[in-house]
Amino acid sequence: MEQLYPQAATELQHRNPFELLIATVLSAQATDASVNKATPALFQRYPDAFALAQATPEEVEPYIKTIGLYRSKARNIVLLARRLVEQHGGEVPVDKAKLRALPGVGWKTATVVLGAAFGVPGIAVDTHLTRLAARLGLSAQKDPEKIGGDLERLFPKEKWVFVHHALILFGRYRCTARNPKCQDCPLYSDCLSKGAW
DNA sequence: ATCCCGAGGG
DNA sequence: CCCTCTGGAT
Repeated sequence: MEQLYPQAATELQHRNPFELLIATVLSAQATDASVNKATPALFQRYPDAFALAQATPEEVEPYIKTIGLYRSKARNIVLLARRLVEQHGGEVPVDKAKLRALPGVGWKTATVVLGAAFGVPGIAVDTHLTRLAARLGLSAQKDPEKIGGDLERLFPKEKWVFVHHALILFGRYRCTARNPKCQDCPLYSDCLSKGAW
């Protein structure tokens, strides 16, 4: 039987909100696996926001060399830590708007962190979900926040995490950007594109 | 060789 | 809206 989804989605493996936040920001343009690999040394050297806030981006760079975008990311996470110290007592705020206001934290990252660090359910919209929403006509706009809200309204809160994972995998491996596997697609009748990508 | 899990800036 | 950043996946 054909394997529907190649490798099981890896996950960020971190312990506290600070680590989760930093790891999530870092994972924007890298795989979870490479983030998990680079991160232990980083957090041993900079265990909390206070430690990281005192570092310079140049000092941090070596720790995340293997992660994409390391130059801007090194700067980003240092600025992020400084804002955490200055505005939130070194803690990660449990508030989507406050998270969203942090440098390097967009809507998707804020939603993921809230879920992973504090168990707050939410549907984090990435490019896969954006594409899926467009093809299924679930959301007229491309704004991730709008799409996330539409999706969340469509399903009961207890299902959000499941729905999120299912749709992400479906979008990534089946309803792909190019050459989507439309054969036997269970959503074909609801699709606005119908193979006309 | 080409594409891209996202954020910020133009 | 479009672009860039950049290592890694395909």
